[in-house]
Amino acid sequence: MSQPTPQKPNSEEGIATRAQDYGQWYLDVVRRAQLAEHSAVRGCMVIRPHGYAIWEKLQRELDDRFKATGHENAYFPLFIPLSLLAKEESHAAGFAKECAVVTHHRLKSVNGQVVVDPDSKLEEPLVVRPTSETIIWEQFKGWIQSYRDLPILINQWANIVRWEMRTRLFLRTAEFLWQEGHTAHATEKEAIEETRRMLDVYADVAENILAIPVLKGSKTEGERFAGALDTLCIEGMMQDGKALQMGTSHYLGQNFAKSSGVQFLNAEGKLEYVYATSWGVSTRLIGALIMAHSDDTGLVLPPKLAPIHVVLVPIYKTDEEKSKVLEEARAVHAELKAQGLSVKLDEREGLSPGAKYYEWEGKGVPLRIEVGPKDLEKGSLCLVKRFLPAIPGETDIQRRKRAKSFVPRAEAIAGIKPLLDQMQKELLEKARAFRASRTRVIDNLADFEKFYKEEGGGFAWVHWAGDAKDEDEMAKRFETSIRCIPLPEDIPPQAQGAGQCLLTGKPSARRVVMAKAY
RNA sequence: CGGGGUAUAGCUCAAUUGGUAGAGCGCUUGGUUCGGGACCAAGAGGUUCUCAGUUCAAGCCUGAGUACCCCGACCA
Repeated sequence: MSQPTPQKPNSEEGIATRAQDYGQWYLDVVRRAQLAEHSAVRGCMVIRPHGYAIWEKLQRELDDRFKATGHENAYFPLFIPLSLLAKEESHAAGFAKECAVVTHHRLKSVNGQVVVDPDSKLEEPLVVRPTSETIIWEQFKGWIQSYRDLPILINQWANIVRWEMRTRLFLRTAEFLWQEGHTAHATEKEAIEETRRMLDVYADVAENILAIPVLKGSKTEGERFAGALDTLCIEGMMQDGKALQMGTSHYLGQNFAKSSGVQFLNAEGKLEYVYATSWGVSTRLIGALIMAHSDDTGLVLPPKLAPIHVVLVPIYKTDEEKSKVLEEARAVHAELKAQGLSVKLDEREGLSPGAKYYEWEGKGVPLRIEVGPKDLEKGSLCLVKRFLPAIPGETDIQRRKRAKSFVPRAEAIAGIKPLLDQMQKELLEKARAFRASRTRVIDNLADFEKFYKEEGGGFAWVHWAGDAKDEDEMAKRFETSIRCIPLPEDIPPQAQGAGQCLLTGKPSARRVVMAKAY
């Protein structure tokens, strides 16, 4: 099994000072942390065990919340008959350019070559699901007759295929893992509430688990999900100031009920079409995690998503020291495990402690405990935090020194859990502070241009009354797009009130958030 | 699908005018090390993307194909 050679990071320069290398930096982190790699299959990604362990923790957090809001998991087919996908016209048109299509079902051997058997052509092509609305609504038809059958609250964990031209590990791959919720309701009000409820679930996970603050809002018509009446989204800011869409929740109205013919008898005995929602997040969240928090040493993980909370590195010279140090390290290991923490004792021979430090830091382990002769003498443990809030002008070596502390043994062991909780909060605060530093309320194009061309850019709160063409013009001139029309609760005081459209000067009732985006 | 580029060891890349296939890192073994990426020695590892052509001779030149990367179009 081939392993890429880890490269030493160029740690003298910060990430912010080399935004143009951001893509390379991102790939380095993914590689150093051994999260994922490109596969031999075009556009597809292999998620390695460490990356998958993080995904599993994230899955668990999401799934618990889905269950708590009354949803149940189910599974639907990978293949969607072409005619079925085509039923909802705008939906089909939206995904038309990125579908993988199965046309045959058999191979045969010709002169020692395995080829597709032309005789096995399918009567109707099967589309590998780019999303599952159509096939799920086809099934809902049989489940729904009366208002008593509603609501139906279903979630599916699955892989889907969107044949993207350009791919990037976690952020955009031809095949990806996600969860898609699909719900059916008797009333518009209920469905709209559900759309909001799940957006709030996503925002909760983003902020409290991933430690990434997000903006909640609506997409403009052009960015809306194909087939939806309203698309709500959460948008996070990455360390290069670009926005990343981290989750979406769609109000689908009666579109899919109508195209699939799903009607129910309401309490008054009248036949009515069902109201629908769908919502999803994907392994892209792992990409968000990397881009929001990591540094030049590698991955930085919020403790709640860390597959390993604490790594123990023993330090010794002689055989005698070795046996004593290992004995102590194993004792500490056992005590921490008894607290329910996930702990790794790195007993590997032939690697210097420094090499081990780099390896585990690269993988994002939040805390390291070094156990050496000095600690045995003093009855202490050396506690090292993976992440510290930055002090401007501080060098790498100074920061490392600050991250280390020799703590009395009992105090250290009792303090791990509170420390992890504190680090989780610090990480969110750091991300919040960063976002605030890269957010502006802007009222004219000159300031807007300056923000993106000179100040690094970020989120711009601007008045907007333009149409799709005007949005295109902004994209051409500044590479920015409207990330969302924020929900009223997310609008800061200084961005409230009416004004004039940034581009057209037309009257505008509210501001939107513009940014460069992934 | 349009424009540009690349393809050589596990990884990053050299190879003079067409003339014996190389380095660093990683890997294996042995020894000395070990509180921030240790050192020494030995070793394993190659269909130079594929196919065809030119030539005494091709990693290098020509043609076709394939894959990947960058810029567009598309995008959770």
